[in-house]
Amino acid sequence: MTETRTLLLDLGEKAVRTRGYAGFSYADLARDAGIRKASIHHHFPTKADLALALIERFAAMLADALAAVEASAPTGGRALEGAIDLYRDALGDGETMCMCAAMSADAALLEIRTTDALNAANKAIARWFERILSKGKEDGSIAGVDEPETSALAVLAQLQGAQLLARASGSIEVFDRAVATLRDRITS
Amino acid sequence: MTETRTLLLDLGEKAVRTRGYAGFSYADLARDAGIRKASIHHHFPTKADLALALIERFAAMLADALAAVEASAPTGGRALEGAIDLYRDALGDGETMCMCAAMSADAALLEIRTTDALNAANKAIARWFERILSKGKEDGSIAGVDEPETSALAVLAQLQGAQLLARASGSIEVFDRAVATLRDRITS
DNA sequence: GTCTATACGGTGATAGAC
DNA sequence: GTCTATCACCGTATAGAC
Repeated sequence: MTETRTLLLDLGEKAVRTRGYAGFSYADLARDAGIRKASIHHHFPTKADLALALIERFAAMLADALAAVEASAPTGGRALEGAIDLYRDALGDGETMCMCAAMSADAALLEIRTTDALNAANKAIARWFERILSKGKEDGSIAGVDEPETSALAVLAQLQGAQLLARASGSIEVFDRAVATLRDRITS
Repeated sequence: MTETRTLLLDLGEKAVRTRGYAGFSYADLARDAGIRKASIHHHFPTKADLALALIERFAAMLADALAAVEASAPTGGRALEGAIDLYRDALGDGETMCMCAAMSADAALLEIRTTDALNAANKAIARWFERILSKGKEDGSIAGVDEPETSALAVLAQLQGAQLLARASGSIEVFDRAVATLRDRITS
């Protein structure tokens, strides 16, 4: 993994998360990276290749981040709190969304291999929430969990939707208000 | 309001909701409408003008639809159920999202007047949910409502996020599973 | 209101020199 | 690995005839 490739992935990720897959071009990336358009094609032959690399790297990074949260959280409630903070941080200054939400919105423009990777990422995240909610139900640190599998999808939807609302208004306060009911269910 | 203008709004709405604001062009619209690109500019001088007209028309239509749901629902719970069904129908065959969610994702590409209209629409919808949840709390038809204002934003986030998840997977079943916790709170 | 024609820059992508 | 040069096409937008 060369240094330039990593830089392009970093810039590409920021671009997708702020402007969407259709909203940025290799020209934008080249300008930001300080190289020429043609050089990008050496690392990612097509824009579709870049999109796939972006979702795969993001899925791996998020899995690591969630695992770290889980490892350091004494209760299910603390783990859920950590995940909420992760989604909050992904908002930046209210100008970005998490990669999965951003790519879901542009799903119609992506190749099947890319939406497959996106769905695999969503499923892995949902499984993590299911595990955490299950733990929180058992240790009594999260209220209102009936079926952990169903609740997991509901929590994920609320977090991604809260990002959507926050981004429309450009204010992180909207995110906080939209997930307040989630935080209220954490008792310890 | 001419017939062609209405047709262009219909086609533009479908385009934004399936491919996003950046994902369609006047050429696509012209092909679908059976007229030339230049003719579209007569109705909507710029693409930004079209975007504004689309969000404004959608906001008005949704307000009407929600008002109709509210008028015919005997309880807060039935009104909430009607709203969930509205968001479910907006998914089509799993290829579209509601206009607000679609435009929120592309917020960075829109003019301020357009994001202002988008936020006004989101606020109006949130107020509707607040009123419905308040009613459901009073008549006992919706469980788990503490602060109606906070719950309203949470419900809206969950619905929009469920659309995002459903669209990524292209299956309406995902939407149903992501909003199941919401339906479970309706008791009558 | 719709058309043809066109302007002008941006788009992803490729070939081949260094 | 990066560059220059170039490609064919598409993007929004405009002018002016009908």
